[in-house]
Amino acid sequence: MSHAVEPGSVRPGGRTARVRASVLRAAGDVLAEAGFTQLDLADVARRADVGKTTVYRRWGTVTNLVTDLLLDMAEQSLPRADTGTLLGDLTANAQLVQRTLTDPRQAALFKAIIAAATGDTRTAQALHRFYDTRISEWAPCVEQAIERGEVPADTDAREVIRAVSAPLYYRLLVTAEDLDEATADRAAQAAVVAARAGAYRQRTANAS
Amino acid sequence: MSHAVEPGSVRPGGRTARVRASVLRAAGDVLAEAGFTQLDLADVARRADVGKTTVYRRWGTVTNLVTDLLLDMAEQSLPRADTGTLLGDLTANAQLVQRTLTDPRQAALFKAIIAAATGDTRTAQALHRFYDTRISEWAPCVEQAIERGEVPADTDAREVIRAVSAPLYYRLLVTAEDLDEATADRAAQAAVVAARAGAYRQRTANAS
DNA sequence: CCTCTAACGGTACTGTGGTTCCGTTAGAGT
DNA sequence: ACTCTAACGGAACCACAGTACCGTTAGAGG
Repeated sequence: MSHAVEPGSVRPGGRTARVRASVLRAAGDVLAEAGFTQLDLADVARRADVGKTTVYRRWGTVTNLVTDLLLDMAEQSLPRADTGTLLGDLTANAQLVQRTLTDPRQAALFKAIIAAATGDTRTAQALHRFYDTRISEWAPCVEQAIERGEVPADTDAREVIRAVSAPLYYRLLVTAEDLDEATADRAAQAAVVAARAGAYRQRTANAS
Repeated sequence: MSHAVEPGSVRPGGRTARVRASVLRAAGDVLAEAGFTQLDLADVARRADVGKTTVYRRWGTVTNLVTDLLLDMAEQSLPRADTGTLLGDLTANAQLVQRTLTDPRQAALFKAIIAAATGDTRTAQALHRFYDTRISEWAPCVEQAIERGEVPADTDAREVIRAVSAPLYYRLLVTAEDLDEATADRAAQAAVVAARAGAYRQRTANAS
């Protein structure tokens, strides 16, 4: 097991960082233009003006590259809203997600990652962690709503946030129906109504 | 343009049908065991006791094979429920979907198809048609609920059905959270509550 | 400024996914 | 039953994604 260390981890500055940035940018380009299946490491290397060997050494597989792309994106997180009402906050969240999934570049990336996660455990973990932190960032909206008495006290905050995203991702991946602002608003509205009615109460408290 | 005809379409009976069945079964096996990325046509041919050439001639790519698998599955459609209440019907639907996505074989197939559809237009079309018919089968539940006065008259029936599935698929593909009966019940419950509150009214009538 | 080596990158190589060729098998029509 | 050919299947073949090798470049530390 002479697995040594990952290339790029010992000297992460200077040239190494430039190469990484250049490769990730090129990979994003290919993804947006041609999609996941067309992503070929040699091609990425060419576009990034980087040696093919380097790309294979540092990423090795398409899946790893896509995962790294996700981690890179995870760093720029957008702050949650605080509009004073649950509907306002969730609408802001829904629209943020909607805009993300409508942007060609980001949509392609998310599709690629989700497709890759389907068949690779490590990618799946990265994906779950990504959404875990995103959901944690927005959950306080629901907690505030609980304090304001808008929804039952035992509401599962994270589940409400997921309920907002679910229909949007469903459209992106499964249905390919229009994904516009109205859809986002509707998703937020439905989540609020359901939450008020107690549909997202903690399971443990829900033993009939 | 000597595209002739698709092999298997002129003489669809007898041996041809046997080969198709055998290959699809083998493909399903691989999918369930090892996932989409491991699906290699030569391997499928070996397992199906069929010539590698045959598989390449008739399907050509992994994507085509997976699409064919979906079409094959689309033929056995399950009838919708009719329990007398919207909640009852949607719960039945949610549990049906939940059971499907929990079954290892079917879950793997759906993941594979959705992943493939991500990067291939033809597969995407097949996928959309599949869900289109499924949704059409269940939409009457909502229409009956409209007649009973359970939900507003201008409720978008198909959107309600989609709302039931969305959180389940979201879990399957994005979140990997538990996907049990309680989740299904909750999805149905949330959809009903939101529908009653008018969250799924037709857009055209919703111009503020 | 000099050294040391992590990381890069060109070239040559290899294994395998996919194709081509052509002979064989077995349904469908008469 | 006999014929005709769609469809199958083995084997040789090929292109190219992925690997191995090794010399070169450029950050980091003294």
